[in-house]
Amino acid sequence: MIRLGYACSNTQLPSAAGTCRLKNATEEAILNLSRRNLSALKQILLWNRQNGIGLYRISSETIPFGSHPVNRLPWRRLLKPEFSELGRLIRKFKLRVSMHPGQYTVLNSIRETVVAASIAELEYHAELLDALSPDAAHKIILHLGGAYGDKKSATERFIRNFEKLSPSAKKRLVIENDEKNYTVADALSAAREIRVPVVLDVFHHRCNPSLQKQGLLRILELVATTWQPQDGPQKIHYSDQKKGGPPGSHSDSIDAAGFKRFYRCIRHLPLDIMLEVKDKEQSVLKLYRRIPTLDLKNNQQHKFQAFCRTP
DNA sequence: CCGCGTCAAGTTCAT
DNA sequence: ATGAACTTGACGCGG
Repeated sequence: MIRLGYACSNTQLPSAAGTCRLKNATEEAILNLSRRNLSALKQILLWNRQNGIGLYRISSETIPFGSHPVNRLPWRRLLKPEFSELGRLIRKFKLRVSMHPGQYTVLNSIRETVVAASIAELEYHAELLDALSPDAAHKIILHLGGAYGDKKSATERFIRNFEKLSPSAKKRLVIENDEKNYTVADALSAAREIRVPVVLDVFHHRCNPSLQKQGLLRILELVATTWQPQDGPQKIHYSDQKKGGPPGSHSDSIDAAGFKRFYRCIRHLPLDIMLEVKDKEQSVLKLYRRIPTLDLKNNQQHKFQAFCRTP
């Protein structure tokens, strides 16, 4: 059973990532923006449900300056009704959500201030997901970080700093291979040490390959061993190279023919596939048209519900 | 009112 | 040394 999802925004609906400039970041502005973002998030999740989309990445900007000292709001308490309603929605419709901190979250930095800010950012992500659901299948996906010319000691630093995270952040953390520094093999060896799952980014893997004796299916199997029952179904990321763009940049839309070839190889697996493209939900709908069995509206929901843990 | 330069934050790589 | 690119738009100032 395959499910598709998209990241952070819907091209047809109001943004759920409204923010403001630091100099305007009063508590009132932050609270208003947070309310607006949670309301927009609700509309997106409802839209997803109506359109048979069970997977979605929540924007890191949902609570503006979520981990920044300027934000001293007890936002989780103030917005408890909103979070409860969203949580009910997610449970009722068996939706799966995730988050993906941006490039400034570098848990293995050589600078202590950067590590501290990264831990704060990860704790913010964990707290937001906790406010929605205690289910550990709602993940925080992170890259290993910088290489600093010495991946071995950089990875050791990542592992040391991971140990400083709260239980909630730890149970949600997943590491992803990247297009420059850390291959799938690198991510797997780090993940085995700290017992977290790995998200295989198929496109990054093509840019920055490893385990070249193994086919993609065998690599998916290897990565699958890092996912435990409480982690939910294995997740992967899928995107295409932007034509004429710099290597590693994401295309505007998913190439349906290419995806169809990929799908034929993996359709027997229980995978949640996050598409990373500019046109967001449009690519999901396009693939639903090309591959109707993917459309959850055409599917018996209980099939994939069996793979979802109920909290 | 609109367009486009800028935005909290880090790291890497090209020029 | 400087700046673009990567997750990504959206803010909001200046004309």
